[in-house]
Amino acid sequence: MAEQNEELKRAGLKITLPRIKILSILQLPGNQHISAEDVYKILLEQKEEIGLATVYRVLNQFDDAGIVTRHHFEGGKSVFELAHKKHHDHLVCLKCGKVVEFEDDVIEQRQIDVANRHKIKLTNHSLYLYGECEDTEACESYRKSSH
Amino acid sequence: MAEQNEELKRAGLKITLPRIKILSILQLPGNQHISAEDVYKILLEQKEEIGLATVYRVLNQFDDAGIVTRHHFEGGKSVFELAHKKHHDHLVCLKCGKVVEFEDDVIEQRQIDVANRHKIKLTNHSLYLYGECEDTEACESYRKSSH
DNA sequence: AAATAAATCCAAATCATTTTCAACTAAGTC
DNA sequence: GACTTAGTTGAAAATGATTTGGATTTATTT
Repeated sequence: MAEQNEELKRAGLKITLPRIKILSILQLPGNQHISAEDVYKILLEQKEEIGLATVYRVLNQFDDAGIVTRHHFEGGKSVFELAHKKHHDHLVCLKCGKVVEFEDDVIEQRQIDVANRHKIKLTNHSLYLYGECEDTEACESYRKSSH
Repeated sequence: MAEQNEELKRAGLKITLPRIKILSILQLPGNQHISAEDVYKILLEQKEEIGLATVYRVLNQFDDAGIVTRHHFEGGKSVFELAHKKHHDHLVCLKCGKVVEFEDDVIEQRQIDVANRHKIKLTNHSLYLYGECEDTEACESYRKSSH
């Protein structure tokens, strides 16, 4: 229960209800890759009195503090994800919204090589693969469950 | 001169002044990776009477027609680029805004493998590397020239 | 518990982009 | 070359995501 408080403290942020609530939501297994809007909806369902502006503010602070990572998937809105220990990239199904994480050391290394070749010090990178599930059933059921 | 007209005709678009002008701007060597706003600014400098909405509309039509490709670089706004013959990815300097194009067959192949492994049919993908020029001088001078 | 610095709320502001709609124009047809 | 019509434009308003301002509340420090 107090694990959220630890994390907030480490980030130098005051321990407030909105932040604890939002962090808890991010930590739920189904909520990887969640938008600010969706976090807000969940809070409303939980009958929390909180403004959308606060959700955005807190998510930005979490991003600055390294607690979450912000992604710009296709489709306009940003998606937030708890900062993982290990870097990974994303595969997104455009039909059902499923997000698969993957890592590929070869790709990582080639990226570094490319940057070096162009004398640019890499600060970060984004790799998103977009496609459509071939397994239509799984795709459908995923869509129904999480979205 | 009539090359733009050909391109528009091929896309099934009427040949209008705004479209010809915008296409010409996109074809200038310095204007790879240009935002709608910047296209608009150039048009204003050329004393063209054109609305920003038209610029956006035309760029979208060009995107639909495959004449340009839309990119979502970090920083909010979309950037448009003449559709090239060959697929490539981008390396962006966050200090000066320089954009370097590169292609890497190994990365391409690994992406396909990842998608296959997850039974997802790839429709498209985006790979952006962000960093900072190590060559500060070049970086500065680039910033001054194009931005 | 008081003092202070930070965080929240809500509304208004902003930013990129899209839409609406009346006025205009390119492009085929007579 | 005028006629028709569907496609196009410009200006303003609408949109959607996100940010900001300012008055109020709250967590931490003393």
